[in-house]
Amino acid sequence: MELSVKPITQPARLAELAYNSLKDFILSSDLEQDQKLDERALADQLGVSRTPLREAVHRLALEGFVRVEPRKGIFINYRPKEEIVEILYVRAALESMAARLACKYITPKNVRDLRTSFQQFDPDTVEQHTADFALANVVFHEKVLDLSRSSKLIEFASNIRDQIRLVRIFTIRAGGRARNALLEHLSIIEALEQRDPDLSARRMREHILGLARHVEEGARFPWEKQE
Amino acid sequence: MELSVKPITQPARLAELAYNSLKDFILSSDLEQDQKLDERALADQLGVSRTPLREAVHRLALEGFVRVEPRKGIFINYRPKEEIVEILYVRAALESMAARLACKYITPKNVRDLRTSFQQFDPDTVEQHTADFALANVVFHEKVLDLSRSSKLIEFASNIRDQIRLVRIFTIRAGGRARNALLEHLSIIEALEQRDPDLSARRMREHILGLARHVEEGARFPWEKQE
DNA sequence: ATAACGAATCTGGTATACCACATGTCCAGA
DNA sequence: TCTGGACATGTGGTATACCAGATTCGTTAT
Repeated sequence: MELSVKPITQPARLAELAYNSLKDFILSSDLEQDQKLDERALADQLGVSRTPLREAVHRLALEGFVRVEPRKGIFINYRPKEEIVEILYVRAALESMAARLACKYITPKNVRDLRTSFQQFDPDTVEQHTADFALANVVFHEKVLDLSRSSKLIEFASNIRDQIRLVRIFTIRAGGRARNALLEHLSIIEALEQRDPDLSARRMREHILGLARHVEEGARFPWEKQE
Repeated sequence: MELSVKPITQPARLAELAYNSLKDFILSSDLEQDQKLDERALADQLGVSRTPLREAVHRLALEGFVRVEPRKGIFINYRPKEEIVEILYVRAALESMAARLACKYITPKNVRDLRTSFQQFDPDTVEQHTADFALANVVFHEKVLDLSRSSKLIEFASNIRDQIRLVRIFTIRAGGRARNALLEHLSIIEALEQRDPDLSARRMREHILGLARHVEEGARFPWEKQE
């Protein structure tokens, strides 16, 4: 028999670790818009030199989490409402394509899986379990993406999802949205079950655009100035 | 009157310049898959030190143009056919959403503009002018994206477009594709003129998915091994 | 008291030296 | 001739020193 040798996992680079730490830090802390960071201070705190830290920061800058202004500073870049809406448009585009593709591959077992995630919720009481529901939400969208079997689609979508991670929590909580979201999810699952690409895509698109509309019209985010 | 003061162009960073140079280099040269690059040599050629060059390289790595293997080297990362097809799926998703949004804003003048770009072409003779047509092609897709007025959509789409810049040339050239593309473009313009979001989106999607199918089935790329 | 100047300082950008690991080469021993 | 291993070399990763623009704040001249 052949020996199954370990695939060898190459040692992580400090830049990679710094990137993850920084990202977690930015997403978990509720800092103010335009909070200023400092290369040297961050490098010290993380115990690395500026070089790997800079790589991490620039990556975060490309992804839009921070803004680097030469000789000024590094600033956390929370997104104004308008940008969040635009990001949701992109999500709508990607995920409705995912739903369309998913119809080609989805199996009855997949459908059952999707349904079970939501069995514990009821439209009339879901508003009281927003935390659990928000999680089920994320999982649902991820599952649909996986069913598309398109790694590029998955890659782009998850990239975008991070960028508005904070948003999800607040939008779900906002009045009435959870009930609608639950019903919409169930109707998307139905469309997938029927393997109807156009219908699935449309429902997914409308679901996310509905969220966008919700954000546009009413949602308040903690990092925006209260009026 | 007010003086039109210079917008102040902040001095370009070497890293930025290096990024552009490198990207052009990679896209313009028909190098072999897995061609090896070298940080120090590149830095010398560009006349900068390794630091800004590394930033450029890592950015290219994030975008998938190159692959960095620690202590091995930097490798040009041409994409296998399957990946190109997947990228086209993402493009289809983004641009069909753009077409949908464009319907909200498009004016008769916009429609005329779009049409003029293609006036010089005829379905029966377009195969003889593939170079010009390819350019008109790019411009068309860009214009539709602009009409969507969604900067995020534009940003993501142009990001993706670069990644398959080479593909366009070869796919257009491949037999029969130009004629179809021209007809499809014209029908997309019609749908936009009618301001029909669903129809516009569908035609744009089918147009790009058709290209994907074309790539999947027949197209050969110079960097793939001939069989 | 106020405004203008300038030095000290802060900050990201850049250059460079050094490190550790991977690979290639060459020689010694079987 | 073939095998191993030591050493030289190549490579990206990291740390650090220095640069120049931007900012801050105190001093000075009016």
